[in-house]
Amino acid sequence: MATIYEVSELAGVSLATVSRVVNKNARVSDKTKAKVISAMETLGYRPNSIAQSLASNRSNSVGLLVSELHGPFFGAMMSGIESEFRGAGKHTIVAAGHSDEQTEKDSIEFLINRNCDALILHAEAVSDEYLIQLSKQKIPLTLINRLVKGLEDRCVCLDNEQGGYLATQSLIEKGHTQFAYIAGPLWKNDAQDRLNGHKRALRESGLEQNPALIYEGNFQQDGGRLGIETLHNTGHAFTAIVCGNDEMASGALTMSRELNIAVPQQISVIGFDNIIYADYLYPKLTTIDYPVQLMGQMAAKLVLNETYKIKQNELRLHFIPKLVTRDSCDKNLM
Amino acid sequence: MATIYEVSELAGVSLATVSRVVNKNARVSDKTKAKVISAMETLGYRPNSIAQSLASNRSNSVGLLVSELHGPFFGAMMSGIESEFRGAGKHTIVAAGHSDEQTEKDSIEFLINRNCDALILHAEAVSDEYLIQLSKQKIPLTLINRLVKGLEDRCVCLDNEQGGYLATQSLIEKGHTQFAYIAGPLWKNDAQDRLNGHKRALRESGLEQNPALIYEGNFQQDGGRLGIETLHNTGHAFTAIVCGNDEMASGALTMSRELNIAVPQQISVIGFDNIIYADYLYPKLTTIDYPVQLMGQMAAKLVLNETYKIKQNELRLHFIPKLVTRDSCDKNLM
DNA sequence: ACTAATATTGTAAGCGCTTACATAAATAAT
DNA sequence: ATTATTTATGTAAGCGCTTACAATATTAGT
Repeated sequence: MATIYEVSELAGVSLATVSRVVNKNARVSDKTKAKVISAMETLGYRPNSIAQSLASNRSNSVGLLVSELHGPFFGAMMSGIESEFRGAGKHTIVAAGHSDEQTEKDSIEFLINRNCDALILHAEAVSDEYLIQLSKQKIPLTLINRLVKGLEDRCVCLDNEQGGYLATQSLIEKGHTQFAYIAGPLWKNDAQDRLNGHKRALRESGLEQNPALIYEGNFQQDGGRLGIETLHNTGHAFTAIVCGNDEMASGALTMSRELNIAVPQQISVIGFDNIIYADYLYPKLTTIDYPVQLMGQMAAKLVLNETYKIKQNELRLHFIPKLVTRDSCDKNLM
Repeated sequence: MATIYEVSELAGVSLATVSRVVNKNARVSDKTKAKVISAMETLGYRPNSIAQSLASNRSNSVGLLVSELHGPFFGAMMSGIESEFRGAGKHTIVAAGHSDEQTEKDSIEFLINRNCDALILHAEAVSDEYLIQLSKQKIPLTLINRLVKGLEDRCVCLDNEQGGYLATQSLIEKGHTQFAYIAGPLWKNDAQDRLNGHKRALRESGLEQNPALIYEGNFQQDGGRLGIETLHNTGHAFTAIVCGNDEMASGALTMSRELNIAVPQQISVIGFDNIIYADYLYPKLTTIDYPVQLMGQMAAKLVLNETYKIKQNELRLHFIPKLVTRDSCDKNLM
């Protein structure tokens, strides 16, 4: 692989000049520029990005921490981020945190050691203090789906509380009064916020919240299955079930079928996230839209704008949850 | 951030010695080692991996090309790969190829320029010649889900033809004789292979293949929907439908329901891949297992073994498709 | 104790590039 | 034409690390 030195020799100019035409960051006369470009072409020259990074203290890569690499939610998020960065010639280095504090910290350190120019984090398990501490180091941070006090301008998020409220409210409007709730792990902010929104909706409508009808699941399909089973076995009546996310909702749908509970005729089920296959389920899942791909893009744009000084328009930090009506909630109970 | 130089000063040794204890690749007396380690700790020293890469001509990162970052198939694949590399302290740099020849080439070049030590490619659109050419350069290649002649020992793959055969055969055994097929894009090797397996199964059982009952879809849900609709409209009778992958199968399931075709009572549907949510669908999808996460892991192990000389046991290149029986195929038609 | 062999450490030359600064060439101002 | 500006190019010092090779210290052999 040809080096910048060989190019400079062939073109009959200095290293610095070649570097200038490569980086387009200083004036070079058209004549020399042409010579250099031609030399680069005949040698098939490609700058060594490691060397560039070392010399410029810029790695042109950004670290991305997600909880898991699989799953529809993170898939969409990564997709949004990677495409945005690719377009700008930046690299994405991913690491999984597995919702575990130590693993998240390890991953972050791993990314920092790799000299990432910026970090985009979907961090669930580390504390706010840790993140605030981290933000004081020189590496710029962007958080997704987490609002940390003091770091508000670095957080791309959706109002989960409002989403939870919206989901429940939409069912109240249809006449439901007896609710069950399958929550995500309540130590996770988003799971807690969604539940809080649910409770607020009930409160505002003067409905009673039965603590026995709250099940804490794991945000995965089997959590939904177990949830329905458990709630059903309590013997308490309910006509609507609000799920902390779509994956649990899909489990709820499956288990309802196994228990011969008709959805939406006997109970209505609503999810959260609007993951790609919400539409494949039977019945098609009514849910709250979480525009995670767009939010990933936005986080990437934020980084491009601030770290790489590539001006972006239409930056946005806050996203609004929206109801997506499909077939899993009955039309009118009254 | 402290440099190796500062560590060497504090420890009262040379740069080289510090480097030796960091890399554990040369003997250092216990006494000096202790001094160095203590100095590293008090300074909070972390080696700059960019500098390490430049000096050692090793980036400790491997490039991963996938078609998309989202979707259950690639999610599982990335998951397998990343976890394997993380455990070995290697970085994964991902790029999406979007099943487009030019994009795939761009992505590969992008990864090479980043000085990846090895490449793991799920390349669909580039030609065999291109890959063979690439394999002659110094960067080691591993291919997933593609068997290229001459590169057999670099290919981690599943016998798609056999899988297609197996799917169809399982239905023939149940007594089906009239088949429709919803294929993936036939320019893709795996889609073509699966279809070939299907045809072979028919041939071996002396069943006739009706070309009108082959629909070429896009490997996505709407492909399955359109497929069913189109096939249904041909007016030709069929009692079983074999799908090129699970996503299309899920679309087929949905559309069948909309057309009031009962699955599996009126037609049996079988998929391919056994993606995570095959089990969430209604009816639960019978399919062919594609152990893509394991295969990703295996590709990673191959790289660890050969590029990084970290010995691995249980290396395996070939994987066997297996039938996963659920509810979308009828038990016995006869 | 003295040499040979071996184990440990140090020296210094890069890896391929960027960039402050110095120099030279071209242009403008007088 | 002469000096002041501006523009284009070159020089060389790193960026933080690895690694031949050289030098020194230690141990073994006799």
